[in-house]
Amino acid sequence: MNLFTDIRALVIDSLAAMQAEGALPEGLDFANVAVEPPRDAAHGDMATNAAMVLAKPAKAKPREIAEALAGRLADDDRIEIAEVAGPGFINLRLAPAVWQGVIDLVLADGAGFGRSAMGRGEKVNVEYVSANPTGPLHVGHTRGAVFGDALASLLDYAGYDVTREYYINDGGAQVDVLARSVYLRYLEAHGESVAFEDGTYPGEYLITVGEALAAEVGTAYVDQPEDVWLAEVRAYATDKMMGLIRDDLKALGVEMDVFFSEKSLYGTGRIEAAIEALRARGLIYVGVLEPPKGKTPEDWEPREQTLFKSTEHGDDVDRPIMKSDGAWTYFAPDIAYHYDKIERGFDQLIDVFGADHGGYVKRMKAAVAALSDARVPLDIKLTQLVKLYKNGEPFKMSKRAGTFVTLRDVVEQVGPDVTRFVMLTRKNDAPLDFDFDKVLEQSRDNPVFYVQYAHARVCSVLRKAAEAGIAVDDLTLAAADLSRLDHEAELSVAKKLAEWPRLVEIAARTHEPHRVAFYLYELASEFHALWNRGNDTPALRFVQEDDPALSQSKIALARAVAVVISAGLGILGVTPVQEMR
RNA sequence: GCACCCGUAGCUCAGCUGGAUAGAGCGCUGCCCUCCGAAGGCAGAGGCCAUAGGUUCGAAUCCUAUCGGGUGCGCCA
Repeated sequence: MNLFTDIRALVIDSLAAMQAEGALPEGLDFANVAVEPPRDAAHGDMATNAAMVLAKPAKAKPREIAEALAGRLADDDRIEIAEVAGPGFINLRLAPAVWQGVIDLVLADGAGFGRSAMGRGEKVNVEYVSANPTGPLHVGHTRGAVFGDALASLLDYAGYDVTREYYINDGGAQVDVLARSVYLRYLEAHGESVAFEDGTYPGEYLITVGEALAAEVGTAYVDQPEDVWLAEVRAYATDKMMGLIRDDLKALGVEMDVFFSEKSLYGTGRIEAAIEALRARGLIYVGVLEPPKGKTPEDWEPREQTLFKSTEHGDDVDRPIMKSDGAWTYFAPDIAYHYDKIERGFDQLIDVFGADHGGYVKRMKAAVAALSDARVPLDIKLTQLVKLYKNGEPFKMSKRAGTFVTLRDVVEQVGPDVTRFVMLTRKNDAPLDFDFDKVLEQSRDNPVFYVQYAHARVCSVLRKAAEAGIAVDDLTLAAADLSRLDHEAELSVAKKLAEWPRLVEIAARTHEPHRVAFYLYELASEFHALWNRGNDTPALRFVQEDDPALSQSKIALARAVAVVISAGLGILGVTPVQEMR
């Protein structure tokens, strides 16, 4: 249910009726007719631009169409006032019963209120995190993880069939580096003193891995050349690292459906198959690239390479898929991986990358467009950097100084709920300040707290009412007489609740879960405002000791707020609290 | 040099497929607790939506150029 689409349907029906009577010409396109909440609440509850959009094609004056349309709309029971304003807007004020009905719906549908059929069960693949399996996840990964996970939940809520996926980069040179680093720790475990040169990972997190390896294989690899142990150690180490990463993700509350191994693409003909698919479309050729302008690498020399004609699908230059030594570039397995996703039958692909991979977007889109013959859209969401602060002071990270902040550090210090919510209080492409102290502060400028506080207050009212002997179970509340909820402050909250289904669809369509966080903040704000009105106006308090039936009506509204907050937090992966402590 | 992202109140940021007088928090000024949780609420001040053109009934939003900030740019993933 979405009140705005309901009313839009009413507008369209009315327009059709006007056509039937000859008041409007046939053949008009109603696609741009919108019903939206007005910016200024003084204009009413909803506004439609129908008259202005149709004026030109209908060859009529906007205000004339508006007058006729407004008259019809006013005949509907749901519409209390329909008036023409400005250049031809029709402002609508809806009957209180409509808003009271929203509360009924929330209580009847529970967490299902706001669920949408928009996605029509389409299969969507959301790939996120996909960090190299060479160490623990850091703060940057955390934002990607939270964003991707919330987006996946949001799309699920909007009616898509969502797969959460992680691409393991276990096929490239960096896992060899990992293997060598672990090997050094392994030697160390056997009492040798080792030096970590450039090109190895000196992180202490590998010490236990080296020790475990030593315990497992004894001295079998000591004093052996690399080709004896490299493959074994690599497999062992990546396995351990993925275990670590899974644990990190779990601590954040992120669970993937699929972990896809890059390595599984090698030696199985799958990369070759993907490249062949491109070749069949005439997009593979051997050629020489121009040096990038303005910044020619010092060791530049023209070189013949196997190239993907990505410019055919919007890229700026064609991209190499094979190195001069005949090995694949990193791009080749990525193409094969996305080809695999297409072949698994996804209707839509979404990749969540860090902003430092921005230069990679066009070529990836080009590859997917080519391989799916432009059938499968790929949206790539970039998450910007997270700047860490402590007490307002920038928190410098340095791997060497050991002040390298991991996902686990963050989650252990502030908890998964706060971490997730705060990470979603910015648009994905805006940088984010994360202050370890401020996010735990309990004040209005901390949105996590503010939203949780609203939920806790509802729970508090429910407890209070129960103590006063008023039945407040969901069945009783759902049956409450809501017609007495007629105060403007109460209806205002109900109106905000009515926006929820619409908000979900907008957020899902734009792939922007931060909108959910902002909405929850607004809803909480409405609720806090109503709550405080009770200080001055006792009639607005939720518990009316001498009138249990009226109390139940008012508490039904409060309960509806909690239901929606709970549903919204659920999408963000945050647990609503019963009380603050 | 080129590509992508960003530029909105003193600060941090929202702003819906283009809609009416551009919003919120912080900070600043003044109010509200014998009363369901004041960890809250109400009111006020504060704006050339970077700049200049264009598209149209209508632009913070779309297009072009310029300025400023970030990221990236063949044999690393």
